Parts: sequence; structure tokens; C-alpha cells
Amino acid sequence: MTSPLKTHDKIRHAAAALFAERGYSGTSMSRIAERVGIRKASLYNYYSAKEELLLDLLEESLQSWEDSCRLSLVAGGSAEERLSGHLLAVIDFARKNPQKVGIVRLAATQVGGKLGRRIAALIEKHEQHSLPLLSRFFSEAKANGDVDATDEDLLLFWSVFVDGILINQLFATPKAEHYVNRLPELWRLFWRGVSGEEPDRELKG
Amino acid sequence: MTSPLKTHDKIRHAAAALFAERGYSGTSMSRIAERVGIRKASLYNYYSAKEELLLDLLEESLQSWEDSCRLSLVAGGSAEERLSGHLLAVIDFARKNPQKVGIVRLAATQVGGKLGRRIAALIEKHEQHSLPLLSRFFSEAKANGDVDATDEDLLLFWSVFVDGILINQLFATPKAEHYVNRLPELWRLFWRGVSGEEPDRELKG
DNA sequence: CCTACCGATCGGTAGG
DNA sequence: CCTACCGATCGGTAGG
Repeated sequence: MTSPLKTHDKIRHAAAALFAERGYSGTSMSRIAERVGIRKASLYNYYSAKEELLLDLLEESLQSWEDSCRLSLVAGGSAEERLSGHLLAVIDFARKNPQKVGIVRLAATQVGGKLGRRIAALIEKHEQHSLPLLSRFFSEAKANGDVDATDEDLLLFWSVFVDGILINQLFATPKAEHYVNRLPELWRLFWRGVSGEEPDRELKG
Repeated sequence: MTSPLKTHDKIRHAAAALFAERGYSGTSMSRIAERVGIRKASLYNYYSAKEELLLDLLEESLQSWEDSCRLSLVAGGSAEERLSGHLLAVIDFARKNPQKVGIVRLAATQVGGKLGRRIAALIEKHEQHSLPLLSRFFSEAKANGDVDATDEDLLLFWSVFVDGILINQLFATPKAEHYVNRLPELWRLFWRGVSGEEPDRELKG
């Protein structure tokens, strides 16, 4: 019973796909319009400029990513269970929404100019929601003796670990499944690093 | 006694800086020429097309990266010393050559079309030099009991770790120094993950 | 949502 | 290494 997409949503989908594939400058408004099946000028009924279209997509990508991953971290269970659950949520989101991750990656690399500054501000705004949550998680885990390092180092190691997985999943596209299949092993090495001990149970995806 | 740069080198420097900042499509041949101080048409005495310019820069970046990091892995010392030395070499190269790393990142994201295929082929060619070296390192380390995981998992965990650090260093540019200062702590967590034991000595950059 | 159009700029070539 | 130029396309607007 899926109703046909409204034009505005078709624009979002077409633009997300093209931006993620070809980059911001590499994607023209005409090509987006062509994929939607309308004329370029009609796009300007929905967005006043190409820049606004990208920022709308970025905002939505960041928001839905945050929404998909926040809960897992504050759910019940041991620190190990909660953090591994969070990892699975992040990876799962990236697998199911490669274009949204692509938009975030694209935006993050667009550092120059006014557009770059607006993007940086948007990303920072969202980090102010997600980082404190992680920070609190690690301090509690440390207080409980579940992990063995300062909160700051744990947060850093976590960022490195997650970003590294995402990058490898995103770039080595033909081998992306390979990485996902190896998550339990990667998790074992990661958890041994942060806790100094073997994980209690194997990660299951 | 640094002699003035020849035009060809000026072109390479200007193009690398602009590509790294603005991306491939976001950088025009006129702008490159402008920064060099010549006319756009003159660029075509050095490169037959914009595409060739990017590929030349990419080849050179990959080659000099490889040259800077290969030795550290096959030097003398314990497995821990060699791998941590290799990590320092990689990070140090990235710090000193942000534009070269930027070119590689840019190129890796350019997946579509004929250009994307040529880039992928170039990157794959270079991986055929570097990956076997790492692979052999991990198998020997495992045979010696220095690490505790399969070679394949170690290689994967290593890639994730290094790429994660590079990404965080590249993107969170204002805080890049912060990451570099935390390398010893990150290394400790990483090494505990791969070996199951505390490192013998602190990493020194 | 369209046709018709704007000035600017794109990558690249001719010819010297 | 230059001037002069090419056709194509860019983001965006006017007006309906």
C-alpha cells in the first residue's frame, strides 16, 4: 500500500543518491531534476538554492542517525552489552542507509567557504547531543570498573574504532559484507583493549 | 639555497591544495592556473586533461606515502616496537603531508564513471604492495606468540584503527593536535586488544 | 509545475 | 607560455 512519492520526497531521494555518488559540485540541479522527472526550474519551488537542498538532506541524515542509535546506549544490561548493542545499531544504520552516511561524509569533507561553515555548525549542533551521552556512558562504566582507562581516552578510542569501521565499510564497497561478518572478532579485540579482559559473550549481529 | 619552483611543480602544488580543499569537481582549471600565475590554456602543455592531473597527483601521493612507511615495519625490534613505529610513521606522514592524504581521500570517494575506475585501479595496485607486507608481519607475530588473534582479524583491526585515527585527524581539524597528543593512550588500548597484554613500554612520538 | 532566458564559467582547442 | 575562441553547462530568475 505504498502511495506514490510526493515530488518533494522524490527530490530528496534523487538528490541524496546523486550527492552521495558524485559529490556536491559534481551534481547539477538539472541532473537532479532529470531523475525526478521535472524541469530544473521547478526545483526552486522547494529550495531557494542548491546549498539549501544539501543542508536539508544533511540535517535529516544526522537526525535519523541519532534517532536510530541513541536508544541502544541507554538500554538495560551490562556496559559490555550496551556498548556492543550501540555498535550494532550504528553499523546497521550505515548498512541500511548508505546514502545518508554518504551525505554526512560528503558534507564533512566540504570544509571551505560559507557552505562549509554552515555544515560545520550543523554537525557540531548534533554532536552536542550525542557526545555527552557517550561521555556519561564511559564515566559510569569506569566508575563500575567495567573498563580500564580514562573516560577521555575511551571516548577517543571509541570514535577511532567506529569511524574506522564505517570508513572501511563505505570505501571498500565490494568487501563491505566481509567487514560486517567480522564484527564479532573486531568487537572482541576492541573490548579486550578497553577492559583488559575477554568479553563475556560473543557479539551477535 | 632553495631554487624557485619550476612551473610543473607549481602546478602540482597548487592543484593538490585546491583539490584537497574543494574537491575534484569543485576545482576549476582556471583557478589552478590563477594560483600558479599562468593562463589556463598553458596547463595543457603539462597535462592533456584535468583527469590526468588528478591521477598524477594521486600516484605521487600513494608512492610517497608508501615510501615513508614501508621501512618502519621491516626494521629491527620486537613486534610491538615495529608496529608502533609503523603507526608513528603513518601518522607523521599524514601530519606533514595533509594535502597528499587529502588527495587520497578525495580520490577514494570518487567512485563513479571512468575516472572512478582508473582511481580504483591505481589504489588497488598500491595495496598490492602494502597489504602483503602487513599480512606477513601479523602472521610472523602470531607465530611468535606476540599477538592473540588470527592474521586476518589483526589486519582488519589494524586497518580500522589506522583509518579511524586518520579520519579523526583529517576531519576534526581544529582538534587534530589533540589526537596526536593522545597517541600513546590509544596505542596502549590497541595493543592490549591485539595481544591481550599491557604494552611493554609507552609509545613515544 | 512550465518555457524561456540570464550572465558566468566550465574543460578544452587552434594557432602561434 | 600567450590570446582568442569553442560548445556545453552551470546555478538561478522572470513570468505565467
